[in-house]
Amino acid sequence: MASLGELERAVMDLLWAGHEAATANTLRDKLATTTEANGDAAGHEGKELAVTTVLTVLSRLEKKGLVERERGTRPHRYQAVSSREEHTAELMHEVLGSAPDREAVLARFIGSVTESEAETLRKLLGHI
Amino acid sequence: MASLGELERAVMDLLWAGHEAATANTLRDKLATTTEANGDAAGHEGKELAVTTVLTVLSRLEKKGLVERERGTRPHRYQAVSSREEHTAELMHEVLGSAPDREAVLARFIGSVTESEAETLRKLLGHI
DNA sequence: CAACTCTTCTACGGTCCGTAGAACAATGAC
DNA sequence: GTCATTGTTCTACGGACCGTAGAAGAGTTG
Repeated sequence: MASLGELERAVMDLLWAGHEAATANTLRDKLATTTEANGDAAGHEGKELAVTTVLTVLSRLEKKGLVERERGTRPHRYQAVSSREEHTAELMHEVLGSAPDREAVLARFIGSVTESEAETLRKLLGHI
Repeated sequence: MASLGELERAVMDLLWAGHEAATANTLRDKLATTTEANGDAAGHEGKELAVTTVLTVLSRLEKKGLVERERGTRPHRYQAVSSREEHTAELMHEVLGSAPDREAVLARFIGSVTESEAETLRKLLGHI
């Protein structure tokens, strides 16, 4: 359900990072600054976007059900509907469900999971 | 990497279903017939597509690395590069890797897996 | 060569995304 | 209450990707 564009993704990342609700302006500023931090090979960003651009993206994200906005406050405040982890896990389920033989997929999936992840999974599954 | 359109997906499904390599013509015929079988709510398909349409899609899938073609035989024969399960598992890894805290995602993921899937996972993880 | 089959090229309309101006609405200062 | 400021919605355009396919080119066979 709904794949994200590059900017949409960047906005979601910001909303997920700072758990608080944010205004379009705040987000625009962060989009302009963020980036150099995390070895951004692609380089891009750091660009001063128009606020309307951010607002458009936020509206689209709202329509996609990923973002919620408080219409009460005057500069509307936006926040992610679910955490990045929840969202990602949901996506994984969606992908898993796209194949008829889910268990076969899981077998392949587990085959290439790191050891520490395997350990995590064992604990979660209540294995000895 | 590379999400699929509706027709692209339908073609991959056919290639994954009949493990053999197929020609564009064969695929076009199957696309016209397939569908009523698996309670296709969306209903669509069953349409007689032009062969060139199928060829275009196959070329695109080839460019995306999902399909391989034998150029030797005259009606070229196409086949999926990897099985549906491998492909799907790869996609799952991709999604998982898109979040910084993979283990947190796994925790959410496991939280909503069916019991039989959980059992499968326990078995797969036990043998390590 | 001629007729036929197959493949490649080119293209168009639709949708999605990045991008933002123009117009409209609310808020604050006086 | 009017004006300036700040914020939001509408509309739009260009680029990419996808479904769709005709036109033209290339290989095959009689």
